[in-house]
Amino acid sequence: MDRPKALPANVTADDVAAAAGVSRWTVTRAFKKGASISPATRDKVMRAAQELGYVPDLQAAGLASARSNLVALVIDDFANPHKLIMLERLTRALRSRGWDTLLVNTLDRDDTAPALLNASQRRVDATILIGIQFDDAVLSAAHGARRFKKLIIFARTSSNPDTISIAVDDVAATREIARYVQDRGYRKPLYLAGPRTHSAHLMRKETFVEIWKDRFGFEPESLSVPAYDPMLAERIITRALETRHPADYPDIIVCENDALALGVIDTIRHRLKLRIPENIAVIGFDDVPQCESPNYRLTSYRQPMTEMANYLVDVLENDDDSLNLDRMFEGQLVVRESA
Amino acid sequence: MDRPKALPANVTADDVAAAAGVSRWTVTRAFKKGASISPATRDKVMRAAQELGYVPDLQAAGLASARSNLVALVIDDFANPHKLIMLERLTRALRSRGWDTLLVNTLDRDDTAPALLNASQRRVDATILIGIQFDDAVLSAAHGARRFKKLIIFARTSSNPDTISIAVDDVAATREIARYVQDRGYRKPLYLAGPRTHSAHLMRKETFVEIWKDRFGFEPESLSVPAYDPMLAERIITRALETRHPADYPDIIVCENDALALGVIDTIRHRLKLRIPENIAVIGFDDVPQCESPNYRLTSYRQPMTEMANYLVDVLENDDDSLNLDRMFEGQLVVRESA
DNA sequence: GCATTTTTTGCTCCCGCGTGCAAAGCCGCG
DNA sequence: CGCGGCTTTGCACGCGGGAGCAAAAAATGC
Repeated sequence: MDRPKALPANVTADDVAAAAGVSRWTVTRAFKKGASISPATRDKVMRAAQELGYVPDLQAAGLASARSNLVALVIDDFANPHKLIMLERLTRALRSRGWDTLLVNTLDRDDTAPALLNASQRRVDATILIGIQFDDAVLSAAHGARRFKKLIIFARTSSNPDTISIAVDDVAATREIARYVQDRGYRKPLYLAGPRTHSAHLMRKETFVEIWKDRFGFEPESLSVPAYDPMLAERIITRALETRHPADYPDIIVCENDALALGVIDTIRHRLKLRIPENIAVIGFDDVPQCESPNYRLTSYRQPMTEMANYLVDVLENDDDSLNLDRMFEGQLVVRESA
Repeated sequence: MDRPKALPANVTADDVAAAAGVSRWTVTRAFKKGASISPATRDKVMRAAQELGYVPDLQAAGLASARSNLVALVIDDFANPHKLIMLERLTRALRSRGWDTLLVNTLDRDDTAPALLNASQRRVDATILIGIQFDDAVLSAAHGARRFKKLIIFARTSSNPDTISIAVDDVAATREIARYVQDRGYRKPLYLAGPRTHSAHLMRKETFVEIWKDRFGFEPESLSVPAYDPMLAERIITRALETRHPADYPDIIVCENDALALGVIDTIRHRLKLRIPENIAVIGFDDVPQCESPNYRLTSYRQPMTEMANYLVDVLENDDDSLNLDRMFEGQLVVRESA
């Protein structure tokens, strides 16, 4: 099959209009569902468009109208395998409902604000911070940037009134985890948390500590890793436990997420030469695919990603500013052999 | 700190021009490096822009000019952890050099062509197929779509003359791997390949088989997994080996990539209850971060991702169509304990 | 000091399409 | 056949900015 004759250059709505014998605006209408146009003409137009290989130019459309059907996904941490899942679910939900995604990698710690500005230059309808480390300064910078219709914090709770937060209910989740830990008879938990540097970190650790204290009267031990990276978790846990007397080992390590938990499992098994869960049990959060592998069999808390992603698109399609669109989801604890 | 007074709505170049006392086009020039403008005026303009919070609208710029500085990244397989690395390196290289990235998830097997069309609607300057399964029909569909300046196949070789392929030299890499396997004394390799359905699959397996045959006079055993997914690799390997007599085990399993290799390691250890590398060794490809973990210690072939990503941006910035921009990179075998 | 270059600035036209409204077409009914 | 009411189609204007050339300003030479 040979190449379509030369380049048909750019076929525009005008060309289609000429071919179909209608005006350019009728062509526009044919492509816009819900527009006032007779079935007969729409048909005629579509046929002509097909013939010429015409598709509307979304850049131009975005420029002309108030919506671009484009969102920015701002992401800052590629060491966490859960990010891949989030990206998959989000891009799937978005694209299947007509939205395009701009992927913005914040290059380093101080790049969040420039990244947001960058996104705004593309007239995005919304900016989604996906599990990102941000602080209020960043948020307000974001809000200052022009054309920020919506700022959505995905998979992380935020109480900032200018943002929409779509996340799992961390308190409920942590409560469920704590109950499970207690019910299974663990009494010396170690909580391994992620970075605590920003104001917007997850509150899972704090919640866990509090629950435990309420119930048993003492604060469980806890550690924090400067990034959600299995390698770092390894280092921190090794350092904390290698010189410790076995009697002082925790009986379970509760991790803020799976990225940490996977590193912890490797450490327990290969550095400390201990067994899971017999010597030390491990519990994670996110239920990444690796949890299922025969190597990890990690007990973890699953977030309803698909549901959350779909709700996010609902939010995008909502135009009523007066509504509070924040929403918390319930996930479920998936029990496997690690705890 | 209070909100910037109301919304400054959209600050346009006209506003800045008025504020700076110059014409709109001078404002444009101030923002375009290499433009003919006196330092003094540029300064004046930039100050005014700063004041008003002006940033050029890239959509509008893209519409007006021939370039959009936007590329589409088309991706179809989120089960492979290497994808996350690629996304990171690519978005980093792109953004730091002024390019924005549209992330397009091909929703299913038949969605590649629609996905490409979708991308073309945003006037992208190039479309990058990142490790994707495609066939020539898809490529020609892509080429038929309007406004396809460049079609780049990243991390996969293609001989299609309409595309630019940026990848590691699979033949050289496979040769190096084969030599290593031979030198370490392995004599019963099993090659575990990925999907063979499309015309554009990796030729690593074929190369390996051929080399081995040349050298030893027999074709090594090989299997193929329908997708680069550790879980599937597990299933296939389990099925192939669980009923086999230990004497008939391969002494090494060479995998087309790490996604498969990780699954293979888990299988050997947890399903077959064997040791790595004593009973069966494993070798992968890509050198994903997990290779480094004490659990896997996977010997793997590292692709120079950063270099490749940077070269990709070079390609984007090149305007000379007459050049053949295909390029193959050399990686290196990273030896660890798995083989 | 004046003519000639060279640099800087302004401007016309256009990119491809959407909004909102006015004009045209269609229908039924008296 | 004519009229009101509804549906369908056409159009002026604008979205924000770029290319390329013409006009203005500054620099240079003698």
